[in-house]
Amino acid sequence: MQCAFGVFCLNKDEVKLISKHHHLKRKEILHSANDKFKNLYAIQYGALKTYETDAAGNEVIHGLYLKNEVYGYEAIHRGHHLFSVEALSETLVCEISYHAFLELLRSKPHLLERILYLMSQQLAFDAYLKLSTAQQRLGAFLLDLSARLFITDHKNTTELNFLLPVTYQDIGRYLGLATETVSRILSQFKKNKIIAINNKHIHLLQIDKLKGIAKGF
Amino acid sequence: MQCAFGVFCLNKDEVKLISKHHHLKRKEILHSANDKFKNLYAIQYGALKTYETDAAGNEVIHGLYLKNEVYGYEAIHRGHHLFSVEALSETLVCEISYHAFLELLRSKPHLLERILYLMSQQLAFDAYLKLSTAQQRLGAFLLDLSARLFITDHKNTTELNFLLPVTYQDIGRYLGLATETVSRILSQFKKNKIIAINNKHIHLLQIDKLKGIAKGF
DNA sequence: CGGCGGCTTGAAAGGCATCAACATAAGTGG
DNA sequence: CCACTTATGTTGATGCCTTTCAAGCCGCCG
Repeated sequence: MQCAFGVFCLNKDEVKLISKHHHLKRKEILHSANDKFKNLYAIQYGALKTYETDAAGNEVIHGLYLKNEVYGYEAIHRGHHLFSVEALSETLVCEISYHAFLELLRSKPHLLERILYLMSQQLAFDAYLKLSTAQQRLGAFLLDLSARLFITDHKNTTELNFLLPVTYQDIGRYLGLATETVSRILSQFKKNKIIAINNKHIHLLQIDKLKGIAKGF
Repeated sequence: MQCAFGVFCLNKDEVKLISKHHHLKRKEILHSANDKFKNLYAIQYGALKTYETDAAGNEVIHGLYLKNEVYGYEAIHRGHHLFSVEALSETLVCEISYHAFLELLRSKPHLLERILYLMSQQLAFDAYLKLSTAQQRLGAFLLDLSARLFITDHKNTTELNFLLPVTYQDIGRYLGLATETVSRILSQFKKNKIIAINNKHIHLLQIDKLKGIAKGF
């Protein structure tokens, strides 16, 4: 069985890593904030969001995890999870005991580099959240999605065509924008023929222009 | 010699890890963006910032690294550094070859958990950058600094008293605020007796109120 | 002591949030 | 499978927070 760890699961005797599978429906919760950290989760298909609710009762999304990505590393140092995690669509995740994960890593040192690679990747992921304008962040967000979906899912996706795995509301909650702003700016991109949208289907028509927008031109 | 890796450097035969020391003066550069990734860096004293310059020529700070922290993980997956790195004050860093680092980790599996712990910590660090208002981000920033400096440096620091390692300009560039906004809000905190400032010396007078502000009350 | 970088304070402009009302899509139950 | 209900997306008007521009002050280093 293939999974987000790649090398991990291709090897027969390593499949025992996976202690359990979770089938989640949209809006179903994988675990809550403050739950004890015991497992990592590899997403087979679907997507997850981590979120918390602030003092005003507003949801703030801290991370998005897509097909073939791994969620859970950020809880290692606390021993418990910081956020709640919810499925954004029909989602299948493999549960991997952190304990078994450590064991395996010790017994197969060649996997170490792979794991450091994956964690390093996550450290750099949301760099674009620092961009200042709504246009920049949304542009960078689309490019990020496109790349992440393309890397791991060549079947239904190209670098230019993909299905939005999140609602505008969630995009807003992730990027720190109002839903209305997301809608307005996406409409504007559409009007300028930079992207095409119908329903959740996104087509990046002028990827260079989009990159320019993300960079602040 | 003690360093950010803790367990690493306390053990004599592991000191060979450190290939070199760098003495940096304020504004001196450790390496530039796109330089090849070869080493991790443990900060003995001082502080570093990672930054890039956007299309408009404005500097954007992506990370702040303080005394006893380790910088470099985020470049592992690319093979080259994403950002330039500059010293914020007189700074001493230990250079650790990533190659030697991997070797050591393989030969001393008990260090694995420690490293995963440290990397996990960094994944959670800048969660507060998502906060929406300037007050919230600045409040959270002060609390974060206070905690990070306190953990690793009980000598000149308490949880409530510390020296600002950065200029207001850099705070702004890190939090995504104009320098003037940083100044204004800090003045406001001061007027409300939530903090005291003289020069770079910060005193958190009402840490609970500050936590409240960070949470959005 | 002079000069420069860093900080402060005011006034004006702009981007985004908020509120509101509506349109459309999706999901549910009969 | 249709009718209803709820969730999601659209569009406009208003206000606020933060940026920007400008000018002056302060503290530090040579």
